[in-house]
Amino acid sequence: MLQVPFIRENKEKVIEALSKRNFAADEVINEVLSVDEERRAIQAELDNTLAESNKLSKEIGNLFKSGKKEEANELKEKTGSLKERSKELNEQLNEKTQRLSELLYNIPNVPHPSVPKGNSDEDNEVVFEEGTIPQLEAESLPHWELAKKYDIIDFELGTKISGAGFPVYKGKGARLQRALISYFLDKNTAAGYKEYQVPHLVNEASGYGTGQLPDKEGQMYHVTNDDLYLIPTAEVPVTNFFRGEIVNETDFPICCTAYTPCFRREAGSYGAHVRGLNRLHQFDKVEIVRVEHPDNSYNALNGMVEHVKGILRELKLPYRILRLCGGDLGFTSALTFDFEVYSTAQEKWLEISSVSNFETYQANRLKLRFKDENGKSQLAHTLNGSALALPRVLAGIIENYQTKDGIAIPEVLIPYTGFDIID
RNA sequence: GGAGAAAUGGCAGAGUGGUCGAAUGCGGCAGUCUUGAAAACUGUUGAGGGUCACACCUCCGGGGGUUCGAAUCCCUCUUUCUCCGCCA
Repeated sequence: MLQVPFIRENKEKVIEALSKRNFAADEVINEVLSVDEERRAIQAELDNTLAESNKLSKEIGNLFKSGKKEEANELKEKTGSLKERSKELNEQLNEKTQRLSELLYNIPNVPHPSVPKGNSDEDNEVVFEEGTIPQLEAESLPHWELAKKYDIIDFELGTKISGAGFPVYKGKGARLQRALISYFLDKNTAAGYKEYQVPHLVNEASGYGTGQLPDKEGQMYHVTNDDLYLIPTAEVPVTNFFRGEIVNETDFPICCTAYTPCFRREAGSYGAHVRGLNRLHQFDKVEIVRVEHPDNSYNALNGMVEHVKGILRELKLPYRILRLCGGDLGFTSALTFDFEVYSTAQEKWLEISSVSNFETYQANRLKLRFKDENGKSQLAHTLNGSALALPRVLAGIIENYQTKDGIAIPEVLIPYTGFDIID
């Protein structure tokens, strides 16, 4: 979340910047500032009240010690009203504090100056495009048809045991998926990201830490018996490693990668555009997460973009990079680049990676800080990106690599699959 | 799942009602010594709020309570350890 002192000092700029998201911040920002002011006034009075009663308590202690019992008892009576007052003030303080965080939790991150205005994904800005779109033969099929033809993904079977959006990968399909996971992890670790295996269920505090809660409450599967959430991305457990931590400046850059399944309820998004692998309740993803010095975070963001580019180049998939507009930008992100692979058979672009800088937004919730050269602690920057999301990469590969003889395997993957064609 | 023990600063570990934000050791930082380093010695070293800066306030796993006063007593939750049971 945003920091109150920052809002106080940059009020107009913050409102202006948030308007890029079509977020009318005027009212809520004013309330934040007034509630915070009230909060501080109450805090000051409470502090004074407590200071006074601390003083009295000490005096009483001394009086008892020196045997002046009566004087002590006299003083005791004086503490009653102070106690009452501080209780009152404490309640008021809690109220204000709670209101303040409620307000702050519901204000999205301030977009980076380079974020274009816009309402929807149609206003995203294409900043890069690479790779050649293959000329497919006339009878080329979308991946869900190919999946059936070669018996590599079984959507019906998944529906039977779980429901729609839970595919079963079979045979060479399962093997290709596993190959991709290994390949991605290898690429990431080679680039300096440390590999982790993490829990797939997280507690509420973790959900708040990275901003899934309360904003996307309905998007996560909630295991109510144990009050745990299935992770919608490895970002949640990995970034929360650092919740409440004060890291050393010399630890930067902190680079993590993890493969996990991701669970998303995707409530309300049904229809033709969710066919096949395009939108699932459970999918696999290899994620990269970085914790950075604020001065280096945009540099790091570029590095992550380059890293993902390198992977797509090796896979020889046609792709483009979009700079997300304000209207499409994630709640917690300051700047996001989406990667899309072109699916020739579907004649559309499929989002396969999203690389974002959250600046201090997550760090503030997480209380993730570092000691700067003056020994002062300040908030770090967090970033993350997919490298990569499996199903759509898989879809892109099988659609773009299809031939009349079968589906070819990208060369870099053959060492991982052990076969070079699905037929 | 049952029984018991525990949770204190970066770590280890004292502290059972006031003078405790907390002994001591290790680690970290700065200095003395040294050609340099090590050792030794000296000093320093938690976080948050608040202030121009002080003052002051809060924090000893979380929450609540008793008390003029709580790291210390009570309740509760969580976590860890030991034993038993079950089990991939």
